[in-house]
Amino acid sequence: MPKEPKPTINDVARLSGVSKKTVSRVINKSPLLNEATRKKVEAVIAELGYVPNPQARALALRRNFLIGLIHDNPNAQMVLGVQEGILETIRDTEFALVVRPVDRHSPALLDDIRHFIEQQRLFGVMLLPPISENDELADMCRALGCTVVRMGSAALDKSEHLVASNDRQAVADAVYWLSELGHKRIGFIAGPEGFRSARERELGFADGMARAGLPLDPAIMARGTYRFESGQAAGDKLLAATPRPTAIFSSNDEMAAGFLHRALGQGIRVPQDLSIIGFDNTATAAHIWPPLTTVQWPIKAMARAAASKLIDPADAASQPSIFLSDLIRRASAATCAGAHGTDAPAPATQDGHGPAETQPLTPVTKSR
Amino acid sequence: MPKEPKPTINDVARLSGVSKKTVSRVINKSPLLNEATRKKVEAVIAELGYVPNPQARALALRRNFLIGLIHDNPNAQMVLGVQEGILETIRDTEFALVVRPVDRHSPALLDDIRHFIEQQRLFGVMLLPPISENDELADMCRALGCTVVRMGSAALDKSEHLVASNDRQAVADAVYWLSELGHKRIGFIAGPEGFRSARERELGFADGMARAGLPLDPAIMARGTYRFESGQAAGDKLLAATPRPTAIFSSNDEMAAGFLHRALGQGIRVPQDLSIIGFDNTATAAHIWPPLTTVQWPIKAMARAAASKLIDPADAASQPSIFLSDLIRRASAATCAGAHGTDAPAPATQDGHGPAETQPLTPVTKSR
DNA sequence: TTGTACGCGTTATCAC
DNA sequence: GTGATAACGCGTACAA
Repeated sequence: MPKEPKPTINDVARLSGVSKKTVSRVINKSPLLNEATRKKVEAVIAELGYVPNPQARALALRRNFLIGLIHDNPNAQMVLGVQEGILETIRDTEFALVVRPVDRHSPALLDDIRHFIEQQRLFGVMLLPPISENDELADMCRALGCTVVRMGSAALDKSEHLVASNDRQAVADAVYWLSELGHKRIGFIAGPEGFRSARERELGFADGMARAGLPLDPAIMARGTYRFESGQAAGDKLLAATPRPTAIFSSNDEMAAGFLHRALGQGIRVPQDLSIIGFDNTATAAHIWPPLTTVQWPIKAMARAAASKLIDPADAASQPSIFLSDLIRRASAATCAGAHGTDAPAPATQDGHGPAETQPLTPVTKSR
Repeated sequence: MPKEPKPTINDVARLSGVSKKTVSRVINKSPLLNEATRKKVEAVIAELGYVPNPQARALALRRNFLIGLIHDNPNAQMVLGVQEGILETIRDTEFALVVRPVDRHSPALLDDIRHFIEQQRLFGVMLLPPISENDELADMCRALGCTVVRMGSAALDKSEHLVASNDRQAVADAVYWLSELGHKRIGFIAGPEGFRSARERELGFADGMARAGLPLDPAIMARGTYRFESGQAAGDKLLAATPRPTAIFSSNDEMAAGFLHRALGQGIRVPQDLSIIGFDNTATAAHIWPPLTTVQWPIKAMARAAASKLIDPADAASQPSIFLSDLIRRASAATCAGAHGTDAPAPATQDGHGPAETQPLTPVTKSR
């Protein structure tokens, strides 16, 4: 176990015949420095493989370089996408990403997070939905002296501290697209109450229906929990309605999958008899049968922007804070059979894994 | 932005009328301490909300409290499960978890990771498959002076530095179970060459077939990439074989899903005409139609054990290092139609989301 | 049982 | 431009 101590700034100073401070200036790229001495010092640094000790830096600067990712998110892909996005931004900086999965139902939630931030002396934290919707939490983090950036489905905060998707518009556009496909009876599966994302998607559904001149019928609307089973329950209700809906918008993919199970179990053909659209573009969406048309957040881009806002607050306001989602069109949604349109329904044998599937199609959403 | 400086050990010492060192003893739970002074100091600590600065501690102790999770893993759920497991173990310690997704195909992989470890002065790292199979990488980490624990599908390392599932046995048992269901023609989809997990699962398949007295037929075996599309390709090959296999073991769920698409596309009924078993128990497995019988790693337990080995090397050898997987039985595998068994195939309308599904059944694997 | 002096690796101050 | 010297917050010798 090679345990030879790592070279310090003193070693570099001694070997290059300058003072510690000069080495420090080289490291921090001070502008007022003789080019010759800089070169000399840099040579010694390279030779020794010297790397500044971040703990000592943090101590002297009274400032840390850890950013925390706090989440309680059921969507593993999203969390991982965020981690990758953040990493891309901080890759060549001295920042590191420390993660903290939490349980939003724990009564000790706030205390846990407070302890986490205080103990690690975090520079900043990034909050993922749904806990990003918790204003009390965000305030507490700020009171602890760390910058906060929240990721969400709507304008939860000032733009310097926010990165959000416009779920409302994305859903409205998707629903309107269904109407363009000839669907007139469009059902809806809402997410759980208390989730901002669920509420935005509901509003978007109403917007889209209104734009299409279609009425909202409570008989073909249900509230779920974002879980698979609740999608099945919604299937029990909505598929029994008369007349049956010809299309369904589900507030997430998991419920859409549950709903689809029920539909297939009743011998309903998708998309010939019924179109389904989900939300999230989870791995499941691409792998179920038929492949699910769904709305996708530009997660990595959002995470990159969020990380920028975190590590460079001065630049935060200039970074975009609202992102538009793409509709990933797969086989689960097609022209309404009863409509007068000329498009044939997507063939049931289409796997939806051609080139049109692996790269998102033209977004339904538009800049405004 | 409340920016009042946090209380330091000096503040505590002053207010409680003792020296720094005494406070330090309280923090570190030194046994030789007057109970009265301890109580007094603890009161002041609580009152001030004092939290020791980990950076200063790290500096003084010449030892850090960051553990790194390095991974390049396509299975988001597994990565997140590991993160949660690690967190459960380090929750009440001063350790923090810093994550580093990497690209195993990058030529700079080793340099990237070296830089990461040196820059953050990591205490230890945890390697996830498939990069945990890279001996050169593990050696480099150790040369950098940080302890390494690897997670994998087989005995990659000494037990102090390893947490592994016994994929070979799990697959063998699952395949043997298929034979007990009456299947005699069992196909196999292998994972990509160069993956240790893929190799172990292949060996397990061969073991299981041998135990069942069944021959290996290359006509119903295919090699995939662990990706969905390769499962479809395997479907094209294996479903064209004569006679057609009555059961398939796929080395992961994603390929199983691709295979299933092809089977359903050809009008083959699952499980009546064909049984399918996957590996990983991803979210997809539970959500596709029919729900997929699959092998599941006890990921959280493994991650907890791995974290223990990391932060307490003295205790490492006593922790278990080989974990047994569970077979999650769902609707996709059933009695072979042509067999003489009395069990009826699972009804096609079963959603597989009853109680028997949400909690794993009795494991097929046994302690040895 | 408790306190003093010093070191850990770095940056900031303020001379030169 | 560059270099002594003092922080930063905490732990360890060693003395009391």
